[in-house]
Amino acid sequence: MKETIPKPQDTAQTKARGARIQTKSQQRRQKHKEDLRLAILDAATELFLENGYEKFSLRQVAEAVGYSPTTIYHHFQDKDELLFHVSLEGFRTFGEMLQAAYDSKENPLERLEAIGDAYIEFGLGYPVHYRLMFMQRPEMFFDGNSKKFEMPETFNDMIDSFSVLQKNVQECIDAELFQSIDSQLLSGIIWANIHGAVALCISGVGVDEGAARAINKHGHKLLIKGLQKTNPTT
Amino acid sequence: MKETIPKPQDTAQTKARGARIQTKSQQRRQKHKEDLRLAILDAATELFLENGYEKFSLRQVAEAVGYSPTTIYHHFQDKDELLFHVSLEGFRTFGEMLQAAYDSKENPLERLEAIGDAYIEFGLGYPVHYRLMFMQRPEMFFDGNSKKFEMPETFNDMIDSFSVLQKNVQECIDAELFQSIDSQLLSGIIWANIHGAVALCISGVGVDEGAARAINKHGHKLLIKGLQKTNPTT
DNA sequence: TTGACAAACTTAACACTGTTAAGTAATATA
DNA sequence: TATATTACTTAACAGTGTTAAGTTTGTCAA
Repeated sequence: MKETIPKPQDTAQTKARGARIQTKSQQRRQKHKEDLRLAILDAATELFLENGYEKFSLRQVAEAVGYSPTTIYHHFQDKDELLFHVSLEGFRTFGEMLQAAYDSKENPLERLEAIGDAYIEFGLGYPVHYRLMFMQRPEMFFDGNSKKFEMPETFNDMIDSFSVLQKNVQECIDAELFQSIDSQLLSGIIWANIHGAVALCISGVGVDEGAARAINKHGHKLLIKGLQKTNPTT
Repeated sequence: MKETIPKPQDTAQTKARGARIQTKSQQRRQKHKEDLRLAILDAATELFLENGYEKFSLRQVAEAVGYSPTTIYHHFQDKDELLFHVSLEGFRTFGEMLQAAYDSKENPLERLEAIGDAYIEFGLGYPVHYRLMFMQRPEMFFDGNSKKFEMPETFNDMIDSFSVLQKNVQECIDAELFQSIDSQLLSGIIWANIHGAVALCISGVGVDEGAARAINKHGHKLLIKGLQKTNPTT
């Protein structure tokens, strides 16, 4: 479990003599570097999911992959960046789930519900990720003013996926399905309802998964009903 | 700023000779202990509000009150208990605000809105406290299974105040103001809406205070509208 | 094959953290 | 004044993230 990635000297002892291929040597070096980076990410992910954010430790990650703590600093500039990339994969699936929900329905109203359901499913299915992003270290992901490390392109793609909710709300409004209301505001209201359900559940304040789903479902229903036009326009 | 509470030897050096009053000696001793406890709490509160949960340090508290770190362990069993009591005072005002909101109106529907507004005001006004309780260390306050230290009576009083929302929702339902809906579920929906608004704001994901208040206000309005009976009963 | 160079990796240390055990100083009681 | 108790400190332990300096290793050219 420890010696997943063989250290450089191990691979060299056997192959060093026949050093004919020059261009591929640095390729192999780089591949090893990438492999190690992935191994670090894997071990870190496992420890993160197992112990959560509070008990997540760089040194433990290092020990898990069988390297000294300082080695990690050659692949990630600090603990936060490692943690960021660990959670990145989780949020990629978040984005995919939202996008899939958007694509799953044609009707904007049904889509809105599907997106909400997908959101809930991610929150309840990946509570450690969700807690990190929205409860424990949100400034790591949002709050652009203090970004210590650069965001990879995949992250921005992800953020785009998050905006499917706003996009869909706008589409509902454009289709004149609702009474007159600001699009941004309505997005916020729906987001608050969904995030509230997830957050109250995964923070363990007494709302179980069933209740969270029910809050989402019926809260959504009530909101939609409240958005209905009372008297036909024009 | 450091020598707020004089240490025992300082008070004794002057008064020790005339040790006539026996019963008051331990009284004075106990008073000093309580004073120190309060001084610790004060310093801890200041540091907590200043640095937040992540950077809150026992040793810094000790230095601030001018005692060694171990002294704190004579007044609080560990860092968590100190933090708990630091936040307790904040949440006392939370409970009072909710109770005051409940008392401020006669009409259950107006009360519901008042409670929501009070909740928002606390969340936005005491973000460090709110974050600790609902986002960073909720298990310290809820999640009865793993209570390491005992809760003081004042805490239980506080928790009672939190239930004014549930109580008021029940009253609305009893007054047949809404369509048929489970009281627990509706409480959850309203709570999710309010908590969602607060949480999205104070976690810095892009919802400012004005938006949070708007989400609460209009979200509440939509929910109430959605709860209206469509056709008169009986 | 050998030597130089750069990359990879480790050791040692720093400055912190919470927490405990053991010992000292101060006070209250007899 | 002696004794017990309480208050408090010192020293240490086992951790943490992070940095500087040094060593090992792999690569490439002479």
